[in-house]
Amino acid sequence: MLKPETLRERRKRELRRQLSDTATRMFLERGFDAVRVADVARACGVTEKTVFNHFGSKEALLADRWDTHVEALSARLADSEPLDAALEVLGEELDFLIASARRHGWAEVRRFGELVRATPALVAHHREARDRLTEAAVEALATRAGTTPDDPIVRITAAAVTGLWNVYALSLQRHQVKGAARAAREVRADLARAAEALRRGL
Amino acid sequence: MLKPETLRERRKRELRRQLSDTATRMFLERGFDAVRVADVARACGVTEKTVFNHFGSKEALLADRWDTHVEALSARLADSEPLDAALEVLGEELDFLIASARRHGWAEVRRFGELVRATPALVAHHREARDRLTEAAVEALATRAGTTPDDPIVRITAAAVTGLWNVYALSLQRHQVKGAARAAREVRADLARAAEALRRGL
DNA sequence: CCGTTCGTTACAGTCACTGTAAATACTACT
DNA sequence: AGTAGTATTTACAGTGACTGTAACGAACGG
Repeated sequence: MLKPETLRERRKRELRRQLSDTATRMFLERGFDAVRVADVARACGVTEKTVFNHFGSKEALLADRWDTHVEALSARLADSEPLDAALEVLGEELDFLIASARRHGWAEVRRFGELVRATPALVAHHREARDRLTEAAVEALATRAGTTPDDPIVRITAAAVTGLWNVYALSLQRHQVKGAARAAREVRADLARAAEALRRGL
Repeated sequence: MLKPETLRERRKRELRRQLSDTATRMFLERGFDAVRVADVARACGVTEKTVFNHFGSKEALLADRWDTHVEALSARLADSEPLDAALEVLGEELDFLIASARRHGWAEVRRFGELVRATPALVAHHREARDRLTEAAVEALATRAGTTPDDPIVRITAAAVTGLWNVYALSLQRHQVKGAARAAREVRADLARAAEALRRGL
């Protein structure tokens, strides 16, 4: 009863995917600022306006993993301890990264990180996504604890937990030169250390 | 030996102040998006370009307290426990807010918060400032602990501590209807509860 | 009084993003 | 299959933040 995907919907989905993929590739090749939205549109055979019909901003064109993280963390928080939930999600992200590296090469993965870090607009977009993650965590934690999203304990817990994403990003950046496998191990160790500090208390 | 303020410097400082004050007032009156940078420039008798010579962005025109917070937190972290430092800074901010409310009225203070919350560009600017605060905390904590800013423990501590700013903002929003004095008391209580949760551990 | 330095101005331009209306492509119904 | 309705793309015309540059003028140091 919930399957009949109409042609219009498939086209829409495919175009969206094509736009995002094309844009991401172009951003990686030429840099975010050097690519105009009109360029992406032309490369996909549509007009600029169509791009903005599908994406709310130029930054949103970049294929990122935030939606996955939000969904995964919300799900895990429903039946795991907060810190465990976060470590599991970030562990999976690390696995995904290794898989990506196998397909596109570790250098490409690193270039993606450098692109984001080097582009103020993308950094800002990253921050917004992190806030979405925190809000999702607040929601999930409040539900689980039977309190409201206004509860200070819930909010500080969510902030601390999503702080692990900071640790993840920086740790990855720091250890990336050591290659995929070794970096992954070091990142896991850093995350475990940070989580333990939160668990024990400051 | 460090005082001779030249005329040029005074003019610069005064113009900067005038621009920021004028812009903030106009934003509060007409809304952020309804005020063009050229409007602010005209109101101050300068050109648009001059405004951008003084401020990096339209959002930066809004007079906010972040620089004060960054400075204060950095200073306190040098010789207090992290959580105490944060609570002290936020306590002072609350005092400042009460003083502001006495001068401009509590309603004005609330409208300021609503302006920021209702304006996506200002929310983004707020996020960036929070990150600056976190980075400053990392720096200070690393110095104090004798480690590097890469240390996962330092980073998660900084993230958790600046998470208190989240609690502060939301708590203030939640209790603002009760009036300045009562709201301040409630906010302090919420902050104390959140800090205690971090101290005890998750 | 004079050369230098520094901020403002005028101007021209780029580009993300928006609104609107007409055209086109698909869907659903008979 | 035809057709009425709906979703999406297009063409077009804008808005406004932000940038670069060169000329100008005012304050600085001597």
